[in-house]
Amino acid sequence: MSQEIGVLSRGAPTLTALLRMTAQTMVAELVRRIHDAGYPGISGAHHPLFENIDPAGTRLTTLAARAGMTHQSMSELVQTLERRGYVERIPDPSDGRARLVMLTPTGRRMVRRALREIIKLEREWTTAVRDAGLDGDLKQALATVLRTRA
Amino acid sequence: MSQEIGVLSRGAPTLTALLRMTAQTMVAELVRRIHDAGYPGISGAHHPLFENIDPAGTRLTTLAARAGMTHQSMSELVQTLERRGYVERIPDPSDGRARLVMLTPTGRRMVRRALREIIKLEREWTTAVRDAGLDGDLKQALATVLRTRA
DNA sequence: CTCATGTCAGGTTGACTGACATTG
DNA sequence: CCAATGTCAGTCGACCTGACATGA
Repeated sequence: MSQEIGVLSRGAPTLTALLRMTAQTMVAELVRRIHDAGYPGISGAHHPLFENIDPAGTRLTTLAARAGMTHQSMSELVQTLERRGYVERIPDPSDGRARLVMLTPTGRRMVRRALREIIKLEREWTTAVRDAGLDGDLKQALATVLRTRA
Repeated sequence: MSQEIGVLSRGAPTLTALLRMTAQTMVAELVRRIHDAGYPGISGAHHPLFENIDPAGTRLTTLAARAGMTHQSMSELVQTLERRGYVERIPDPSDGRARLVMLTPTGRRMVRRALREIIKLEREWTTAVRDAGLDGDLKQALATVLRTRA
């Protein structure tokens, strides 16, 4: 129990830490709810795929480009989710090189459920943040700031 | 250019994604500024150490406990920063088993500089967020919400 | 003897780069 | 021949768990 605890921000987390922790807590809660709804083996890292896949199926390279990652990384993601039954890969009829990544029926149900939970979670947290003394549209404000600064 | 792009949130990033991206962008900017100030080899992952080290030196296990990580992980962090000249380990005079992790003079200068930059960055971003239509203390609000929900 | 401190070895996750076969 | 699509192999960063030597 020394007087001087820490050189930086002991007892007063930085803004970046708070932002990170908030996102982390929300994602953990979402993952928990999806799991409890009967969809195991889904983690936050899988979000980029579900966020970017089209109902009619999407090529690996397109998915990777949209998610801002390499196609090799996206490939690994697809493999994992294929093994777990959420997506499947079918040959692209219009291009012999390509295959289309598609949601399975289970995958589609899971995504629908996830969407509902995301909406609920965002509503809960937005309310909580407002109750904590923040007025305005948090989501919209962050989006605006990021657009101008990133 | 299909009509249906993505199943989830195409064109409307989720709140968690926005929070994560904001934190990421801020940290990247901080790391860039520290690097430009003449302190190479510092990344966001090193923050937990600088955030928790005492001016008089701190034991590995204490650092790990404060940062909420294993002492093995913290040990690796310390090793890296020792190699780069920001911290050093000296035997604890009061305990033969322990060694005190201390900032080197360079480390101290770097931390001081980082602190100034963090304050500047937070001011910049807080202003930007307010200009984007958010009223109130973002940092304080997030801290409050996290305390009640985490 | 037990507990605290720290090291060593190895594993996991989620990304990355490079080299390459196949097809358009 | 050149570009696009994907796979295979290897690397890396930042964590983790387990086993252990040493000193309080």
